[in-house]
Amino acid sequence: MSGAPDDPIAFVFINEVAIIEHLTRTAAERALPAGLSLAGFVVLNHMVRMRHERRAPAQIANAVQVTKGAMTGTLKRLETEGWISVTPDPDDGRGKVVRLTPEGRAIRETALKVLAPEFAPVQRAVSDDEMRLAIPILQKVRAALDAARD
Amino acid sequence: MSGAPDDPIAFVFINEVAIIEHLTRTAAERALPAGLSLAGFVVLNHMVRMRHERRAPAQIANAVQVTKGAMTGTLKRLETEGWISVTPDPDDGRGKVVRLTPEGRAIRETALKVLAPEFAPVQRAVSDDEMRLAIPILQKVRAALDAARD
DNA sequence: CCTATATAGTTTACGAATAAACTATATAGG
DNA sequence: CCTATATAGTTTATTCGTAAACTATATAGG
Repeated sequence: MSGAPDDPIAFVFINEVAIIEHLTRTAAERALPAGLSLAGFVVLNHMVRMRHERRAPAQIANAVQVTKGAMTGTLKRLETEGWISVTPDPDDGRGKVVRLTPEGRAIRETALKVLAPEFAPVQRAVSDDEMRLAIPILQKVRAALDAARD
Repeated sequence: MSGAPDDPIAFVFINEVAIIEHLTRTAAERALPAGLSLAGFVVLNHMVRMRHERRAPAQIANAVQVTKGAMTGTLKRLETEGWISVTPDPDDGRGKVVRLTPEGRAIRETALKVLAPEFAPVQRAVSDDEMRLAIPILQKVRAALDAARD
């Protein structure tokens, strides 16, 4: 997977995206605090950034684009570490309510700090202008793929 | 994971990349012929594009950036389907030699055909000029991350 | 009201990835 | 030549993802 000259340009584009994703994911996973996976961090980060005091597992799964089954496992591990609480939804017998614990909020802060240096090479490699050039293109591609998903 | 205004620009960039990778990977996996995973396709495609008549598992693992252990499993499944042959290396008692079968070459062609429509939304979403603008930026990011990997 | 259907969450089976331990063979240096 | 080290490939344990079947609860329509 890397750059035969006869490849369609969209393929080259996707290929670069896949490689960058792979490199950043493995770098992030290596940097994160013990017990916190990238999957777990994404959940904690989602709760904080969206300022959700409490949120149902299905809503979180939908927001971070994983299946309900994957979310069951991720939440179980976060709960084991004491970073979230999961309680029955008093208003819906089927539902559950996910809440961050203070420890969860703290580990998310720690994670942000250790993640920042991992992204530093990206910031050094390209200027903010280049970033601002690339991001809208990436967003258009993402939107198109999302729409094509039916 | 999507766009709080206070995120550092590099984070927004990486986030878009991760989402695009996720969407394209799941779309590709759904489209591929039965029995052929994306991991398997990447191996077949690598052999054809690099015009490798035969190649050692370790070399393939290195080229497509997975561990030797992962490659063991992927090659086993490709061999089961009859798409590659794996024989001992006559020149190195430790080594093995991977070769594409005619069926392997054929299924790779089929895979290319079914994959093309999956990339069509990307080509419709952004112009070739935009692609040519974005790709060098992506390549710079990839190179920087690669270098930072030590 | 009761039944159809939809939704929430869990479980199971599977594929793919990693890291680390292991076996076996090559190779380079004293 | 022999030993120490490096390399090739496999295996094991763990994690994370999917899809699909399953249980339980809500809800909408006749």
